[in-house]
Amino acid sequence: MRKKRVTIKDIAKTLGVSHTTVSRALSRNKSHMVSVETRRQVEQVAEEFSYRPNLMAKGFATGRTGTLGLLTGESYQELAGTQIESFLRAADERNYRLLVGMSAEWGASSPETGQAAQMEQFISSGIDGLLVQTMGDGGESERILAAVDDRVPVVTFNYPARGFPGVVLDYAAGFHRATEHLIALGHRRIGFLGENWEGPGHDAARGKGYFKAMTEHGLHPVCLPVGRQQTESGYRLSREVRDRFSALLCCSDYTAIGVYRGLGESGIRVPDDVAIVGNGDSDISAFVTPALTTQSTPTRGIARAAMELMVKILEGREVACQIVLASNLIVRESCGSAPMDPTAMPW
Amino acid sequence: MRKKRVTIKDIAKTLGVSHTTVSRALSRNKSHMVSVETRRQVEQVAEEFSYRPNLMAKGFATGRTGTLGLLTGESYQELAGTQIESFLRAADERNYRLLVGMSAEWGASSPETGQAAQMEQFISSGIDGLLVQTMGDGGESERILAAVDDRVPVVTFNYPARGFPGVVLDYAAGFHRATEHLIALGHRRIGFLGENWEGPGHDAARGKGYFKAMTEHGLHPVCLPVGRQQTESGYRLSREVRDRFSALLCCSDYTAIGVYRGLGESGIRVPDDVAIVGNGDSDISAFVTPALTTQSTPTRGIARAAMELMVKILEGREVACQIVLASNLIVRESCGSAPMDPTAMPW
DNA sequence: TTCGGTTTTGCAAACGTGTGTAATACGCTG
DNA sequence: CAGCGTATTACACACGTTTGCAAAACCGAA
Repeated sequence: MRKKRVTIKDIAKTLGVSHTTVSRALSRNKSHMVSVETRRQVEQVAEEFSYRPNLMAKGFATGRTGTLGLLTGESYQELAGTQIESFLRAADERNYRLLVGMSAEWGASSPETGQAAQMEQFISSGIDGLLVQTMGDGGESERILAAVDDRVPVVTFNYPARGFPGVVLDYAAGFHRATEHLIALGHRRIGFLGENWEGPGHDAARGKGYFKAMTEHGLHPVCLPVGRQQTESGYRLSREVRDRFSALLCCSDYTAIGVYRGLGESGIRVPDDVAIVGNGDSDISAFVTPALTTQSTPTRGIARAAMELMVKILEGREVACQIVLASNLIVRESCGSAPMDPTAMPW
Repeated sequence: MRKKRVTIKDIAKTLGVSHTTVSRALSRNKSHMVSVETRRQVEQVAEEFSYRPNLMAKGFATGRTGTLGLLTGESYQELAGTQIESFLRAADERNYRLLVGMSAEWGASSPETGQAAQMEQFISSGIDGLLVQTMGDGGESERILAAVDDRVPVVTFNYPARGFPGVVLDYAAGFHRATEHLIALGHRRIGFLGENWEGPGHDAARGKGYFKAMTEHGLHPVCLPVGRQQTESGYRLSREVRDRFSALLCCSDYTAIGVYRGLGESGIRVPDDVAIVGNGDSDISAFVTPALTTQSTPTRGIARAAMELMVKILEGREVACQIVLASNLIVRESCGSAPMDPTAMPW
């Protein structure tokens, strides 16, 4: 048997005033004043009854719910987890609640349908704004536009989406720099391990940076396509290619872990025979052997920036902008250069 | 400029019927019939106007929102991520939405306050039920009870919480078995690396299983306390203890990764000099070198079971029960026994 | 035609809160 | 004491949907 909730009417009744007065006393409304004495009494009774406002009703009346929708992509290893965590933190700091969804294959039917359905549901349940993780494939802007239909402000993060404000990560620049780092170390046969090569897709921006650096130096770019199971893919691919490359650039630290194992089983040593670069700067990257050179993804920075942008937009202080965050190269042991060797830096 | 939403009144107006009829036509209400023709027309117009029900208003009228609150603990590595993902999947399958929160240090002030505040907020925003990850410390039941105050059904997961239905994992049994596995392999000096030793706390149940197995065999249990940064803690601790132990039992695979590194730097080999057991069966555990013997945590199983339990309770088909899930020992290379060696099995 | 019964529809209230407008009370000035 | 301005409070409606109750429409039978 559930308890009946305490409403402002209950408070009003015990005090012999109208519920309007209670509402104003509690919300500290500017335009209408409430006498100090009344407010004191209201607050006392509210405390006594342990009154909790019905946020649904409040949202219903004001059109603002204090809830944002967060739509992330499918989880690759721990990425989605820390990403979600970062958003939860950022939302908490600003006193917003987060309705979270993952748009992926399991949804209603196709990915697009699933994602669209999620957005519909979120909007229907009265979110104030929608945070969408973009994956960089072509039609996202249109899909978002079709689903949201301007009913709620949208902020994207990860990849740019035409027509929407967002926080984007310059993956291409990061991989360009990482590739140049390897080239500066003398590597010529450098392979790229990523999910998607060229065209729109998940690791495409990374691939483009790699591609650019390679062709700029007259080198031949090669992509080894990684599947969903990143670690296992890295393992499998590295066993196939063995020593065809002198360096491998991985789109994920977890892929690199698999590569370590695969090469090790073939008797190929890292970094002596093959140099490895990862991506993501996960907590373990510094502690694997050899310690992994990787690129940091400012997960928390993305979340904070996206939340801040969203809040600005909700408050009308910003209309549209793209915030570009950079990733940093963290040089450790897996490339063979002494971490502090300045000649190995790409500039 | 945001669009005005389409409501059932708009549909009613264009059709010249009352909004009541529209509501009934769309909700396929049993007790009140709507003529086939009327329904057809309503559905057509609804489609035409691309009508979307206002779930807030619906919830407001019915008292059911179709939204559940999920309160997880702080993220340790990827655990929270995959856990949240599993819940999102399970919720999606049952057409529920998930309001997600992480109860942790950063909250309002103390952890308890933060968690309580989250629960309050969730309940205020009209969730149908609350899924709470328990950490196994003593006062949780009371804290949950105080915050929720019987206003909404609760299902806990992870550790048992007195008075609440839930899905619990038998960590103690898992670590008991893992310890016996090591003992069967001939180890006597076995150390335990976990966050909290004895008393209530995060890894306490695991520690208890270890403790029991050790004392049953007349061996001396030793705990090495791990901090928040699991990998780094494992690294640090393993450098301190060096070869004082012949086997180390880690509460997390990520701790084990750190241990690998720390021992390696001291020239201590795994598994030849020291055997390692991890926990969690993370995706990388099979691909580190040597491949890590670990214990699987049925993350998806927990989520599915908890969701199912919650739905049953909401539908009145279940009152209270605790579902106990077991963890499995996955033997790989890091203990030195040939994985398929039957003599190393604890039974 | 009238009646009883069934099917279909509409009215009005309810959920809890916010807010514009009107009313009341209060205090001050002349 | 009248008049006025201001501080405080109340009334009533809005938000979008569901639902109990009553009314209307329809059908077949007497």
